[in-house]
Amino acid sequence: MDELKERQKQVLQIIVNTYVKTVNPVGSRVIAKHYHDELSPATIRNEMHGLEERDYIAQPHISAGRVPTDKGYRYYVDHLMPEPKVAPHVAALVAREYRDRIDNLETLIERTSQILSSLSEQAGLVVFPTFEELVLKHVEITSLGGRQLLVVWISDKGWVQSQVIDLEETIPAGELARISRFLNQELAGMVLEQIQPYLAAQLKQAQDSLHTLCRMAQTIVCESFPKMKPRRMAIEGSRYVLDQPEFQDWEKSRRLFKVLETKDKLSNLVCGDSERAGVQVQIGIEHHCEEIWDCSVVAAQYQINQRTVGAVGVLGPRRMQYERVVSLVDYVSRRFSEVLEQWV
Amino acid sequence: MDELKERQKQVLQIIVNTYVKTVNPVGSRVIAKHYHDELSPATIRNEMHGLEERDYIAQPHISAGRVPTDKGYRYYVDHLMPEPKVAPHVAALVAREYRDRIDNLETLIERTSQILSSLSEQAGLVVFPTFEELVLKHVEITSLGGRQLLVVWISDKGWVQSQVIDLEETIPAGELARISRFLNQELAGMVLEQIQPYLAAQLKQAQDSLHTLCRMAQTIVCESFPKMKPRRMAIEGSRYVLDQPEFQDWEKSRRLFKVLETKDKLSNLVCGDSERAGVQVQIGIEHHCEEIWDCSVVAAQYQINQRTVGAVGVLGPRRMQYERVVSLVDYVSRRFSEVLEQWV
DNA sequence: ATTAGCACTCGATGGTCTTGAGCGCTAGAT
DNA sequence: ATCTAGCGCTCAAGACCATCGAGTGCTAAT
Repeated sequence: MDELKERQKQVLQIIVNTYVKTVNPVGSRVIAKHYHDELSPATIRNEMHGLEERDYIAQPHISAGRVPTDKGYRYYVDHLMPEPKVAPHVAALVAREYRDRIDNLETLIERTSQILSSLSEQAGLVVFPTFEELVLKHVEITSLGGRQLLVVWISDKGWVQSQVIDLEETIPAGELARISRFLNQELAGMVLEQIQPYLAAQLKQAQDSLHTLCRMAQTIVCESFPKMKPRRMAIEGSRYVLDQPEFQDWEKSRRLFKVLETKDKLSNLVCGDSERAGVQVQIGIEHHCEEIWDCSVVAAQYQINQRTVGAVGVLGPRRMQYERVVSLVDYVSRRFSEVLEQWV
Repeated sequence: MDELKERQKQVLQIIVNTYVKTVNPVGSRVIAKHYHDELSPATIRNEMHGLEERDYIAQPHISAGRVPTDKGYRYYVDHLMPEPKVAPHVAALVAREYRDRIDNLETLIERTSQILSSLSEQAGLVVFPTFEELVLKHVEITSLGGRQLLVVWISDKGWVQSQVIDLEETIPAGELARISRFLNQELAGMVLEQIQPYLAAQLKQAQDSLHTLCRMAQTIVCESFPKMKPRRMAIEGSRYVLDQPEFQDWEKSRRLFKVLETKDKLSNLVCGDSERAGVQVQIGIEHHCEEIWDCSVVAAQYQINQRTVGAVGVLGPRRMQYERVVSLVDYVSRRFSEVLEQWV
């Protein structure tokens, strides 16, 4: 039932391609031209009628051409679109952006978002990694003199988080060294998010000689442990979306920018089903964010050590070149994973 | 000559106030009402004529009311505006935002930008501090095993920058300790930006026993030294500007967002004359950025230890409540300086 | 199954008219 | 010398209307 006849598929494909290019509703005559006058507009109209009945296309108004619906785009992406393959020059451009070593995670992420944005000519999105899932490699404690300590947490993939803390009392250097040794023995190799519960449990059953040591260690860890922040994200190139003709409408652009600034909503959207791997395309209202029902989101998760820690994506008008964008997001998410992994 | 008569000043003030509130060109009748029928519209029209001749106000078209020009706003800000005083509830809101300790510079800056934006209902801008002017407190070098080192640079104000580096060869722990001691002895207390030239000079004249040590130290410093990044900035709340009626025009909003995304241009604009202290108001084309000739920028620099290291500001349509915005920017820049200073 | 032909719909474009806000000017009032 | 009432002028915005053209749906013929 949901199966389309061969020619209907062709017509739908032509409509999507043409509409994406021209922004104008596509009429029967234009489609007929694709058949080099082997078919008349009237025939095409019959096919279109079928497509419209089954909700793949719609008319903005009664005497206009046809425009793909969400369902139409979905069918296009699932069945009609050519296999997304990243263009060589795009790959080259991405590679070049990643070539020179970037020294800082924030910058790396911003850069990635810019790459996505400039190559797709849409808004680029990168959700910061949750480092809670990373494995602790080393914790370094240094006295800054007085009652100040510098504590540096180093995870397996070069993710470094440092924190200066104030203590109630000074700790002798010897004690500090012991604490440091103790912490590294106990905690190295653990997944970050398990550390605090584990240490709390340890402390409970330690009523013996290690007691004071444990308390101090606990204090230091509590004060300096990297906080689980609300999921940050980097958004670049939102201006590209504003350039699209459909956003000449003031109300639409206001709604869009409202969503872009409440990043929590957006990050859920980009992260999507954490189950499914690969690129996910959410067309129009499929993403359930009403304010931007006329936008699509193409996103993919990225990994460190096979663990999914975040996602990258592109947001643009529903009328987008899905093949190009999907291939780009796919490629960038892979390269970004690699860069993160080698990033020690 | 540039002196306005008392009543002209009043009229200008009424025009600015009314226009800022209503967005509509202000006619003589509306102004006359402010005088409770003690003056007729015709009289006001005469005064307006004078103001228009001297370019303080203008007519969008011949049968419309008057609108302040750049010069008009400038006169208002310099002479007519009440002394900017931060409203108590605004101060309270700002204080509350800064109350809980923020553990990370990026977040602190983002937060500050959000404060500026939400309380001014315009776009908030914060230029990241240049930490090159900060003083080195301590440099910490730790072996991560193998040929990897973790180097942490700590400045006087708790500004920490860490970097993992790869070496050509392993360095014995003893050597490393010597290098560490050497670097801290030599460099502690220096302004960051002088460190690299100084070390290079030292290396040149060291042909003695310290030679190898020096070379290694040099390598470590070069690889790990915090790079002078292009000036980053945090922009929050650009959507507020889009909400302003003057930005219903698609072209205008496109131009604005183009500027907002090329942050280098903007950061120059916000930093302004590095000479002058206090809040700076740049009205319309005064900031020499043509794309946003109809926007004003209100900015103030912030300090760490009396050293100017960055700037905060607000960007919005020229038609803005200058008094409110100036007082806000002033207040936030001071509080932000304080927070940064206490931030160890 | 296809197509030519025709009637129909409706947005877009552009012209005309009316309305109302607001101005400038001048002559007379204070 | 200053203010004001009154009048005529200008122009933007809105309402109304006619026209045009792209595109459709339907039907009858191929």
